Amino acid sequence: MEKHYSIQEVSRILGIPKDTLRYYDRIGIVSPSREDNRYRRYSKNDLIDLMNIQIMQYADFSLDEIKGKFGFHRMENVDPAYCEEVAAFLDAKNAETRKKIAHLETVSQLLDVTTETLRDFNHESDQRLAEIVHGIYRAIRKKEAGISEEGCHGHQG
Amino acid sequence: MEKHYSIQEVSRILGIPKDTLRYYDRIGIVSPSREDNRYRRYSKNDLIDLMNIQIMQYADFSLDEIKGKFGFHRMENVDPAYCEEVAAFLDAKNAETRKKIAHLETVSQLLDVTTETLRDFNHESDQRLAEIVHGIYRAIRKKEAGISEEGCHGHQG
DNA sequence: CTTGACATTGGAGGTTACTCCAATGTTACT
DNA sequence: AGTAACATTGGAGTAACCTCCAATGTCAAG
Repeated sequence: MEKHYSIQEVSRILGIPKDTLRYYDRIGIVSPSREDNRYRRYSKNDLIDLMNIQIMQYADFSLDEIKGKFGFHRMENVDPAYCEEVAAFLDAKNAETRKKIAHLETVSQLLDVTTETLRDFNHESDQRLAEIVHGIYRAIRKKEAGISEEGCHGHQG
Repeated sequence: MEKHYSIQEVSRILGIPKDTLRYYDRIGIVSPSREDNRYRRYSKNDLIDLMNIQIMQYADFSLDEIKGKFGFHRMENVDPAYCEEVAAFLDAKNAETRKKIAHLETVSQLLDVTTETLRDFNHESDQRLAEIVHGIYRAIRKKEAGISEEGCHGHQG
């Protein structure tokens, strides 16, 4: 017979708070079977689900996405069509991820140039800063009206 | 005399919903002066503040951080000590940003290798996937107990 | 003078993923 | 039987950033 785990054991093993495990049960993400006294009884597969959930959260999947898309540990799902469906989903997520990376790289550049400009003002870094800021405005909104950029990065006047 | 803008104008010019502008006023982020009828009356400096806020939000600053740290367009603040304080703050933000980038790069790699494994199963990609997943578990928690990794990425017996 | 488009306010609701609480039940130990 | 340490539930609260609403006020045009 397979070993089963109490909520406390699972919490300790995986480092997930008990309240969070109960919450996952409530919203139907991982709903373990129950003992006669209604205590939760986590199977090994439940633990595997929870570990996969940790990985997926690390990868910025929402609980809704996780709830909808996965049942990895179950062998029935090694059907090629299903695999391809999941793969396509992951591809989309990856495209999103790369966009975020590109965004953060712009941010990092912005912060770099801003600190440089703050520490040692010179026309060259000011120039670069203005360009980055301009690019960001373009990114923020396609349609842009009036108002000059004068002073937007802090040192007109 | 300087031009002033109604809430509607500001909303159109900057693409910020009117409710959001009122919200910013409420929480003290940008509180324009008022006309006799209590209508908000945005100055050019208010607009510059709002533009800076857009940039800072793009750079993942919270409204609290924004509220606490900035007053860029005001010339009084071009005091070197203040500049250095802000620069240090931005440095910290940048370190955080680079961490996020590193995180997302791991995620992207994970997604790449997972889709590869899903589409064309082979020992080599499976191996790499296992390593990445393992690394993520290490990142998720320093202390780890029991439970083998068997099947964690979806294709044990 | 009415209509429409604008403005004001306080307060409620939405999202996501928890996190905490109180009231209560169960199990094990002494 | 009493106590500790576990479990259960429903429901409320949190954080961040809006977003929407109803009741009401203001203003310009026809």
